[in-house]
Amino acid sequence: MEPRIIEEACAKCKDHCCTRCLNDGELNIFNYLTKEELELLVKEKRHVHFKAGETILKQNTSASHIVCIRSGLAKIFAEGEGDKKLILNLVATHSILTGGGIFMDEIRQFTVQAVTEVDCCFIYSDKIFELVSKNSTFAFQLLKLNNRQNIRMLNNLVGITQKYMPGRVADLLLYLKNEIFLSNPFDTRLSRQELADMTGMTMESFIRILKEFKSSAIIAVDGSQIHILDEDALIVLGKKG
Amino acid sequence: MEPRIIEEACAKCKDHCCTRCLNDGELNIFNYLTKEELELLVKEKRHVHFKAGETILKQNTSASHIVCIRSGLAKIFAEGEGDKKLILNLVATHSILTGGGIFMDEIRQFTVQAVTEVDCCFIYSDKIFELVSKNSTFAFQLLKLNNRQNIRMLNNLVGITQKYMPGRVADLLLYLKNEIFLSNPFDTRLSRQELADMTGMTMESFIRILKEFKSSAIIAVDGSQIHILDEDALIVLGKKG
DNA sequence: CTTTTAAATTGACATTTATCAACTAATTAT
DNA sequence: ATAATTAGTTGATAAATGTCAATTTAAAAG
Repeated sequence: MEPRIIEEACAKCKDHCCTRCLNDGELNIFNYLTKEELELLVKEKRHVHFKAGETILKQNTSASHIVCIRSGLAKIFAEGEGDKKLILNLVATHSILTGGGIFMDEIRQFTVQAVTEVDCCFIYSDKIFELVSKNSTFAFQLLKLNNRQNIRMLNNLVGITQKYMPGRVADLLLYLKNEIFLSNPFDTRLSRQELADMTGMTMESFIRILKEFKSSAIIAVDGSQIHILDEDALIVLGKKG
Repeated sequence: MEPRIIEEACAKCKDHCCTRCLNDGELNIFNYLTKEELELLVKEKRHVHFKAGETILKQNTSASHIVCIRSGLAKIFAEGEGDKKLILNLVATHSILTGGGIFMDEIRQFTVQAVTEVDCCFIYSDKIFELVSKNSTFAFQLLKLNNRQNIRMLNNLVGITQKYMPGRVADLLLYLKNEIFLSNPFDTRLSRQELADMTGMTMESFIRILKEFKSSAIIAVDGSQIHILDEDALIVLGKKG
């Protein structure tokens, strides 16, 4: 289960691959670095490849790195007492993983695990700290990124505490379609257990809600592939909780 | 319900009262400003007084200010559909309210309401942005502060989703004693409804758990005052969920 | 000090959700 | 290909939690 570290720099490095580590150009914090600063980052980064199922970052270990996902899908989850997990987020190609203790007590607050094969870059936090000092625009953008993660978590928290299961499943399906996979029949590659862990319910309960949605012709399901047939119905379900 | 704005600068301003806007000296982001920077901040800030129950910041309005609590107790909560509230945090004397959209879409993600009388200072976000640009240490500390808030929210999220009601109430009581009121019989000044809103359960359920704790001699309750008699028992309850 | 109003408490009951066990389908290993 | 293992599904049931209504207590207003 040990990640295989590829020592040689990735082919794209010279091409500033980190510049593309976020979908939305405007949101990419690395856009705000000068060429020299980017070189500094790129020079010392490590390119690491993970197989599906491998742990990329482990909760309660020291948070010494920031990770850029270059390709693949990973899940971020908080591990609770006794096997309990809460999947907070999925991260796909061009995501940047900061937060979760990097700036605080240096202890990671969550685990990140590869869902598919994952190609990513590890960058020392120290480098980031250095850039925060040097480049105020970068610091500001990092604050923004942090804030965005905060907001997503807040909405999650509110949804899970205030909504019944159908509303939560509806929200999850909309989130998967509109924010993660960006296509309509989409293949989650996630097990039912993992999907359930994103909504804070048991697998059995999740399956039952999914079944209801199927028989109401709101969705079609084939294995880990989900097709949303009636998005409006999901929106209504999400609204009313 | 309109806040009464006291135009004249507060008596302590000349004395850099903002320097004391956080309990823990080490955690106070204003410690990292130079005298000149602090002057800039203090000069244009507004001192505002709120009566108990008044709204200090309102969810979904523009996030144009950062607020320092100088005295009193306030609650931060997210408003859901139809009266549903989730109290995320209490803030007491010397807290700084950033986050919740200040650096992002400029829309507040939560409401802040005075529980007791609250004396606070409003500072334009622009001033903060200016300082982030000028002073990288300050930027770094602000990132830390943000991160700390994130972590607290994450723990909250995990607790509420993975624990049964007794565990959640136990966690809440420990939180109130050890992180907010810092004394043992402590007077929450919060209604049962508000306490319930901190744990994501109904008032009736909350009262029942409290009653159980009382009859097990884990706590003693007198109105809004709570006395923790057996902290270890609460820790065990919180652990096992 | 009484009246009025709001908050806290309790009980009965309905609903939601989890747990457990059985079973089927799919995947992996032999 | 077949056996063994894992993931997915279903049903029955129990436990947790919410809802509603009634009652008590406390607080505010007159």
